[in-house]
Amino acid sequence: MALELTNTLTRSKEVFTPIDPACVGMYVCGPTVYDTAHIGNARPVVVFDLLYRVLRRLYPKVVYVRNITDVDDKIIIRSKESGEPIEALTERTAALYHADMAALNALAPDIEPRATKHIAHMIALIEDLIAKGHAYAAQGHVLFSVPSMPNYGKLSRRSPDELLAGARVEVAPYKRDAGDFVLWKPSADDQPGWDSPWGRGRPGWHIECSAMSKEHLGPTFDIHGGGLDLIFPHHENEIAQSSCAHDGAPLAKYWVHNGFVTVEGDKMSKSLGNFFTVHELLDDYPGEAIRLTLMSAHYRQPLDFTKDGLRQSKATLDRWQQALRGDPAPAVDAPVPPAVLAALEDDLNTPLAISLLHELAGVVNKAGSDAEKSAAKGALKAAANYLGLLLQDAETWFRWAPKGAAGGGEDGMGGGLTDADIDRLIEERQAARKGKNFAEADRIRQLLADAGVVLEDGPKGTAWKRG
RNA sequence: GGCGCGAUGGCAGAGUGGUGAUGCAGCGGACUGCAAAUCCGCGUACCCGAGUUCGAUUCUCGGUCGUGCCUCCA
Repeated sequence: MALELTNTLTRSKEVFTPIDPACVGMYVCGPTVYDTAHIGNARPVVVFDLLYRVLRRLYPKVVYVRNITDVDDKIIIRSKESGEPIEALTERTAALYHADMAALNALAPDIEPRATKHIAHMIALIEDLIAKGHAYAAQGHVLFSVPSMPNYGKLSRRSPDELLAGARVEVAPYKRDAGDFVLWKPSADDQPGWDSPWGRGRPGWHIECSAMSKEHLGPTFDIHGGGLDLIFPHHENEIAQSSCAHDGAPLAKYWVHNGFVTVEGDKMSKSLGNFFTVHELLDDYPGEAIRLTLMSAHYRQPLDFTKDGLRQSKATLDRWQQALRGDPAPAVDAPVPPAVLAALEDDLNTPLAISLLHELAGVVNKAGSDAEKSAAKGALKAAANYLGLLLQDAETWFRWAPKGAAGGGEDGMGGGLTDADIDRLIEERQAARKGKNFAEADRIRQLLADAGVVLEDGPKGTAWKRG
């Protein structure tokens, strides 16, 4: 079965045909590093990580580029507010971003270009646009001339006239046309800036992605991804810049956009105080639970992120790990079941893939012979691993405890019990059970339950888990 | 005002022109010293109206409700 993707350009699901099957290129808009990544930032990371995994399976080489925007007015403002130097702020935020996304089992992109390392490319691109009559300099700014591009608005399906009707921002006096957008702007002495033919300044946001994608993937590449909100103006402007600079060559063949995340039914906003950062969620939930939650709805649908949903995802992963736990071990090198491959290749249908994982877990639990069970476990593990899930072995998984639980026990979740404490109590309980002292056995079990440890008596002894 | 998206059982959430999504929750049973885990069984769910059709939750049109974007927010 072939990969199909919903292309925003055509608003329809299309069979993916690479420009060069020997090497597929994908560009995804990455973070502006001024603040900790929140759950909404994490969704495209997980979505395009899945697409990356699918592509890597289907094609011998995939180049996944995700930029880091480290020059931006939000960064300048944040630095001024906090007093932290810009470079320290961007380095610290980028490092945190990497750690958080790795915790979600997102593979690192092949190339992660930084805007500040591509200023020369941006300047060259802007000069090219000026030479071709698509941009003009005015009062230290350089602006893209929207009327110079006949197809402007094709991706977002808006005409420049319509855009003006809804414009909420006053038109700067140096703009020839109200829709024109900034490619380069002057920097004050206390703002980061680079020398350019138009004086000391810094790039506009859109030109950064055009320059970086060209540098690493060429003028035209296969897939460009990002959040739904980027369709206009960011991606529209990227298309305008790149295709005008490259004599009309399209920027990307397929445009893929993920839907937004709401929190407990509301749009995320700082004023509502419903802003979950990935970092703080990782204190209370394993990264995989966050990942699975983000996969629980189709990527183009809005996703309502709730604590209850997170708990359910954790419970689901527990169920799958439970199936994998114990003997016999999963068969090694088991293939990913074709139905799971097909679900992902059908426009990344992760909810369907998850339902298939549930069924695979059921097959494991119902397996009669050891050989059958081992094979079924192998299939479940292979499928889950393909989706970036169940990467830990079951014993490690069930020993996971929320932050602050293991040592302190102040919130009750770990009860301050170490693994050794737990093993000792289980032994004491086993002794009591052997002596038919069930009152004592139940007392110990309750003690452990109060500490967040659940016991499971089996034919081969007692297993335990936190949760 | 413009451009989109959505409406599926208590909840989450796929999908399909005619048969079961799946999970959670709930009920009953098996297993267990009791539990837990697991297994088995149990649900006349497809917003409203019209149309197309032998047949529509699925296609078309209209309506209602909800929701996103409209110059730098993933």
